[in-house]
Amino acid sequence: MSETTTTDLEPAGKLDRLFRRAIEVALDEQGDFDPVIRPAQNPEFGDYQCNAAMSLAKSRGLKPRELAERIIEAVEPGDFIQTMEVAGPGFINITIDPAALGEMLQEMSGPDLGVGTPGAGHVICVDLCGVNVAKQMHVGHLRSTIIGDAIARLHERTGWTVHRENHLGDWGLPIAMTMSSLRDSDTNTAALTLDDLNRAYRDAQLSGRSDRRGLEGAIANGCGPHRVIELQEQNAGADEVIGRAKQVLLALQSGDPVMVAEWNDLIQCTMNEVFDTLSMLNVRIGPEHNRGESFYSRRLPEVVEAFVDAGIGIEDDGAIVVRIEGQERPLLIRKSDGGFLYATTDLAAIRHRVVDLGSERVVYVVDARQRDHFRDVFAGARLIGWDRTGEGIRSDLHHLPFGSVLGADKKPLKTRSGDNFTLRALLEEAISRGVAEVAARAADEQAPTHGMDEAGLHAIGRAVGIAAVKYADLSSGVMKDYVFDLDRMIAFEGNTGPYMQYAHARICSILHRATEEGVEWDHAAPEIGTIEEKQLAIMLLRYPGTVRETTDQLEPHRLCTYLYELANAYSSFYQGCPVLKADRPEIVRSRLRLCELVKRTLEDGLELLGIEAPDRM
RNA sequence: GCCCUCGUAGCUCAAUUGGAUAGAGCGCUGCCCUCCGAAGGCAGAGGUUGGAGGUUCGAGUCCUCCCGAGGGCGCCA
Repeated sequence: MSETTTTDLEPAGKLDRLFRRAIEVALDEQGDFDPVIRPAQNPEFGDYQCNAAMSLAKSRGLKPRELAERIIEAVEPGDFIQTMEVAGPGFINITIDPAALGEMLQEMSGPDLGVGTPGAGHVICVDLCGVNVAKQMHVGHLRSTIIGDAIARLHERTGWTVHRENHLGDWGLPIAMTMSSLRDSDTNTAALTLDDLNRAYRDAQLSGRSDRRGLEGAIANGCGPHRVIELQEQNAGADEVIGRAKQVLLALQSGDPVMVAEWNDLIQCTMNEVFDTLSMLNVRIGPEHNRGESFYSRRLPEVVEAFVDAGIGIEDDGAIVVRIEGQERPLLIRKSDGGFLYATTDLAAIRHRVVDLGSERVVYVVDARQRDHFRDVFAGARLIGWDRTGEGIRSDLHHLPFGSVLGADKKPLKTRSGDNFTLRALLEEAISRGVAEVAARAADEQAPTHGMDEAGLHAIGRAVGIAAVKYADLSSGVMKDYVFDLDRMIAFEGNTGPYMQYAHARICSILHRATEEGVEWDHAAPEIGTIEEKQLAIMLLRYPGTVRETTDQLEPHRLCTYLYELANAYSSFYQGCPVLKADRPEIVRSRLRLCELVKRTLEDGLELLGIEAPDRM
């Protein structure tokens, strides 16, 4: 893995190569041994360490420290490694020559900051957002949208061809029920409003809800006749509503022009609102990424057929199921009434994404509760061979499960009245908080935003508010739940979006001032002298590897942690090393160059997370 | 009942995928701008990593069993 995640632009990559060869010499064995090069955890251990000697020595009956010595002797240090030293049970502590660091910084300062395009020629599909027609976006869509967008951006940055797929819930009985409800109320769908849609959806859900279990329970528990009759009536009503919805669905499926027109109106109305909300979030998702369940609906019969023909789909109780090894419950792909299920649609989608689009990686950014579902669907796809691209490459089918957004009470976030928060309401609040923070700071006469017009402050405030929400979401492990706490998210201290933006804006200030004073630093070579400069240089040089690792591992919070550490290293540097007021002009230029590299790295990293980096705030 | 995920400082989270003395932020204590927006910097207090075993040179991380929280379990999506 280290071979693909580091490059020769980084010390870790150079060391990896040097030590890989040295280990072969030291062991007098051919083989591809991972030298386990890591940044030193503690500055007193040097800059980097090689941790390979212990485990290699063990399996060969050697003494770890002796092997470590032999590895050191076999390394060709060149002018790059300054010192090597055995420590503890067999660690090799390595320090890097400062002049070499300056040269490496020069190398990584190109437009792509050394990241490169290891994904060139590879195709990935990211399933993200996943809105449902006739429903407004709520917090549940927040995570899928911003995590998915970040995953897509990371892959784009590393050269992959990326397909963003917004797998709309735009087909099936729930939509038909809403349509049926709109017909009942004689709503003109050509002039459909969001309120109409919300009401129709709610009515459909309420009137279509049956309580069979309650009825069975009532009878079993010997409840009085009144209760039983009441429940029977409710069920009969629900059956009637569902029956009519099924008629609507049938008409829609057979292409009835009126139904199709109304269905399109429904989608249009929903998506207007969705894209309006998404525009607040600064994500790259548009109508061109829509590919909903309806897209696959016509292919479902052939999906089932393919499984049956392959002998994998078997009849069971009138339904068609796929048995999965090690699972007691099979995967159901056709109901006994002939209808299809969401597993069927997902299988059709996998085939499209892998076989048709040629995706070597398919990432589903979907709620953790659907874990079992995806495990089974992936297993089904593998059984029938739809996990192989046309070129026969085995695709990495990957569910990226994420946890819930919780309220202060640690339960899923709700409004005071118990409804789901709409995403719009949430974002509007975040933006107004961001605007307030920015306006408060602009009151300071020292601030570059002092005296800025309202529109300008609002634009920055919006960026800050959205950054707070997105960074808070992306900066902790995706699998875990988190508490939505705007006060903490919007703080300018700690590992937050606004802090990262502020660090960036402050550097912009220095560069701006330098330009005003007529200082040129364009191609100045960074000279690494002080300890702070060295730490900062090493941190900067870790950027390409961090981006690649984050992309490989699908863990955006790693990039956040890195950016935070970079900002901290910059703080120490800024504290200890005067830039514009340095003693000699060469040092001024060198330090400005470091500032510029940090600024560009922060900007680039935030961009990969979908977060804007204003120059002033 | 079965399966999955999580459990780290008072609170919110990390821990480079098995490496050295488990690190940050908030809150708490004490210093530091006649200096590039004090965004901070330096020092300190705060931990039996839910518990008990096991694997090995080495475990927050891997294996087993408990405890606790959340979630999922064929004809809904």
